[in-house]
Amino acid sequence: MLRDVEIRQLRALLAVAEEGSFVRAAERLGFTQSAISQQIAGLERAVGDKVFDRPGGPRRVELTPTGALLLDYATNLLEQLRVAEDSLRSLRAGEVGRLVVGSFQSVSVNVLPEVVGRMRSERPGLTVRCVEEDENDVLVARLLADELDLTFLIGAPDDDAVESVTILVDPFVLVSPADSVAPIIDPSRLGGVAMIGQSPCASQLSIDQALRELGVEPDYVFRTNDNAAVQAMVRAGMGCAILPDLAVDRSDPGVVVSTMEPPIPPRELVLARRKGRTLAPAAERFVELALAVCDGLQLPEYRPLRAGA
Amino acid sequence: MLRDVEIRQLRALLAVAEEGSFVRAAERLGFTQSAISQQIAGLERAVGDKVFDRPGGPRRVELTPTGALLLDYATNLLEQLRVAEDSLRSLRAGEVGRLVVGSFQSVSVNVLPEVVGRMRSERPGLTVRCVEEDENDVLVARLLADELDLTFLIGAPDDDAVESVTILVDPFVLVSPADSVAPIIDPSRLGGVAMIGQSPCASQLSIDQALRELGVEPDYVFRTNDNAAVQAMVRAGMGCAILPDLAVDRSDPGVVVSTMEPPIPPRELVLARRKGRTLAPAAERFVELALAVCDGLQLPEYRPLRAGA
DNA sequence: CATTGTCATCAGAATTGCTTATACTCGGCC
DNA sequence: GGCCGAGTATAAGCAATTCTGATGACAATG
Repeated sequence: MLRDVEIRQLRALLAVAEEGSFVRAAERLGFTQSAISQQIAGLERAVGDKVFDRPGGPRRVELTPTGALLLDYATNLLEQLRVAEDSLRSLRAGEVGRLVVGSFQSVSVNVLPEVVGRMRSERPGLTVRCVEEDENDVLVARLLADELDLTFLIGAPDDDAVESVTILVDPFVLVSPADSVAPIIDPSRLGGVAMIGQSPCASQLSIDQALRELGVEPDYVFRTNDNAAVQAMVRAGMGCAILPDLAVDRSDPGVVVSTMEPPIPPRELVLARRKGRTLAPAAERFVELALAVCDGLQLPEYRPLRAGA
Repeated sequence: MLRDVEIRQLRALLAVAEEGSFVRAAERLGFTQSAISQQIAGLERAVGDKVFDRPGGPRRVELTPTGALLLDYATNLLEQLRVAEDSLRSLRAGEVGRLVVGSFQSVSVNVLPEVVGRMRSERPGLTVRCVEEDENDVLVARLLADELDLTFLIGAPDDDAVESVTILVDPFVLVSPADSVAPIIDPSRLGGVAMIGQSPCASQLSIDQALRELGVEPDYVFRTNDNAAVQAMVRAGMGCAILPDLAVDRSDPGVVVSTMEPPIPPRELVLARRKGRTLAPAAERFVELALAVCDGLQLPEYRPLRAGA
């Protein structure tokens, strides 16, 4: 039945119907008249009915009712193909396509807006959705569940179904009150100093571990997960804090920011994707832009940074 | 590019996407795994991009963004084909299809309603349009212009691009006032009798010619094209009329209807179609029904008719 | 580390689909 | 009325496609 109609035959149907002649249809499509004749014959075999009345002689061939009905669908169908082709082009140009990115607080504040902004100005038609989660593992899980195309993470994950590129190395810095006598630079001197910390999360744990390896048992007088709150506590003189550089508001005159010597192993911001999964061109472009944006962050602010404030 | 994708490949795309496996898709479609592999490869060649990520091992193959986009269109497209198949079935069952029928007054009154009524009760979804024209030639012209699928005509036309079947032989009868002394039966006795006639049209001309061949010069005291008006004139005693039997209202007690001996050559009602043009099944059915309805008309009302009233 | 389940690839056979050449059909014209 | 011109159908041959079946490569699993 109709299940073995070929697209070629529908194109022939259209051409013949419009030209009213097998010969002219053949010319239009770049075939022989014979080929068209066979294609239409094949179509009629598949359909089970004549699609053209062939009056013979120099008169136009005309659609039968069956042919007219079929042509209606064929036209639609061929148009769909053309539309599909356009969509494909758009997709390839990165103008279109799902793009859901996982993120977390510090990235959402410092990196994402710039990257998304550039994406949107490059490709006005594209929508980028961001999903924020505080737990690295949750982000990885959602990536693996195909809910995310890409996700920012802290540190490259173990999971070898995931591939990641390092976007940014975010060093830990020491944040002290602006009126403190002398900003501490050597973290091993933090023993006994009052500190503000985060609740036990990935970066907090790695800070604590690093301090202990230096022989320091940190003394947290307050904990919160909100970076701005941590900084406010420091400004109020309640103690010092060790924060990832990205999380610090350097425009705050109430605090002094200093790099540490020896440094605490910095956290790495990575952008992860499912291994072996093809990404839409728009997503690939997102990775490039993220790299570019972070390069921009590192140069003006990290390198020249020698002593605090 | 996309212009040489095959429907077969789209079916493979759909099956593989749903099954998540080339092997199972092959089973579903009744092919070898190898065939599916090649079909997808062909599709990817045509599209210019991978449509599936093949993770290897026992894991599902997954659509790439390109593949997902394509699948969207493919699903639509295949659905369209299914719908087209249904429409074809409907067409074949005569449930659907354009059906425009040409007609004229007496047929519109006496034959059409019954035929259309039966069509509509057999095929509730079908709409039949009727076009009324008084001139035979106009009907033929519109048939040839493809504005009509079928048309009733008076007499088989010369035009050999038209084919016709006789539906009904409609004899001319003489209509006289009910109070007339004795109904005339022999038309050759109509010389000098006051008559009501139609304006010169096909049947009027053939009546006049027949009368003249009988040596009678008809004396028309009034002419109108409205059959009811003719009959009213007769009822009023203004004269007699020769009318096609179909045009007479036999329930009128004010007139007497008589067959003529010798008869005036009767007009033939035919149903005409373009020669060599395939009709929709619904139209074919229309012809059958018209024949059946007219058979019904002839038996109970013509045969028993011997003398007027 | 072998086993299992998967997809890709290869080679050969069957089929399909094109072209060329020819037959057939119809209308128009002398 | 019998040709001719314009049109489609059909036949034969050949090239390309597309199957199948066998084999290879690869990843996960126990």
